[in-house]
Amino acid sequence: MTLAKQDKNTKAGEADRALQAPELQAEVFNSVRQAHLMEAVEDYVELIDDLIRSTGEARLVDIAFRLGITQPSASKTLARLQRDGFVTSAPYRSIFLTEKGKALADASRERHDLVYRFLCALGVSKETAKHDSEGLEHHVSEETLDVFRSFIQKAEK
Amino acid sequence: MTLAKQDKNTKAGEADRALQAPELQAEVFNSVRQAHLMEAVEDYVELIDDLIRSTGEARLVDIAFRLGITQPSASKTLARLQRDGFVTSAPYRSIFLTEKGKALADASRERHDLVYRFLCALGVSKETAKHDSEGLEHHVSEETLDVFRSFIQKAEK
DNA sequence: AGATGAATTTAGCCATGGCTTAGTTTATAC
DNA sequence: GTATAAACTAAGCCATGGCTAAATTCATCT
Repeated sequence: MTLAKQDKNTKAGEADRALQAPELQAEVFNSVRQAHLMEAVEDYVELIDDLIRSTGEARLVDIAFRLGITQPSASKTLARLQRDGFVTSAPYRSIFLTEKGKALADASRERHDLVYRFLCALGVSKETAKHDSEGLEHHVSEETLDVFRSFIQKAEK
Repeated sequence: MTLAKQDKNTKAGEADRALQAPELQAEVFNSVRQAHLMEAVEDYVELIDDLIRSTGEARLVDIAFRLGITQPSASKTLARLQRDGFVTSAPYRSIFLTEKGKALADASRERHDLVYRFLCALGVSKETAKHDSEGLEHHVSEETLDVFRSFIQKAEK
């Protein structure tokens, strides 16, 4: 009956997305905010991992440049990451991932790659897929990731 | 030759996503940060529009509850939205959208609905589609939205 | 070994967006 | 018409994540 009501209120061409129970909507927003708190962390550890893989080490100057921010800004955030156990580093030295940081980097990379390949498989240009996957990767649930995986497999056969 | 190089460096099953030119990567991150600045604004105007449509007016108490935050928090952000010309309201009265705010709300709603319908068409559950579309909507480029539209059309026939 | 330039840190600024606590206004109910 | 409850505002706190300017350390070159 809830469904029937929704269907009645849903105009043609409009999704039945809005105007759900206020509590549920609040939950969704809370969850999005939660995800948001992890975004910076994930971006940093993923980038650090990339830098170590490609150049052998992760220097502040490179991290900042690739993120498009100043070195002091990157430095401050890295101090937080260190505080929270994602990275280690001695003063004036390069940055290393902890076990925890490496695990998060691996998970992020996998998810990021998956979203990227999904967008490509869907027909989005590589350029745009790179751009959009960077913004999207933090907000895709496991269920949706599974659907993405299936789609990629189907597209590749 | 850039492409050939990329292909060579790309291991099987791994996307050629990482390790692009540092400047380009910085641009992507900057753009994501930019999008991020608009997220709250879009969420608010979209919600205000929904509330006006459904209940006839947008009260602070309802906005805060649906966002899952306290009234003072919502109030402060609404003051910013007013400062920036998206909403108007007299003290202790309900909130209205300006032309600018309404335009943004309409655009946001359209994009949000599109992302939601795309996820549904792809096979994601309505529940998850509602959740994920809330997080994703702010980070989907026009090109990708077009691809989403095409996919929905194909899926619906 | 000392000078120089690059990398890093430190200190302090700002906006956003949460929070609490306390006060004020509005609306309701009697 | 006044008491009470609900809604809203005000003030001030905190963390995040940007910034600049200035000090420090490191590395390199001669």
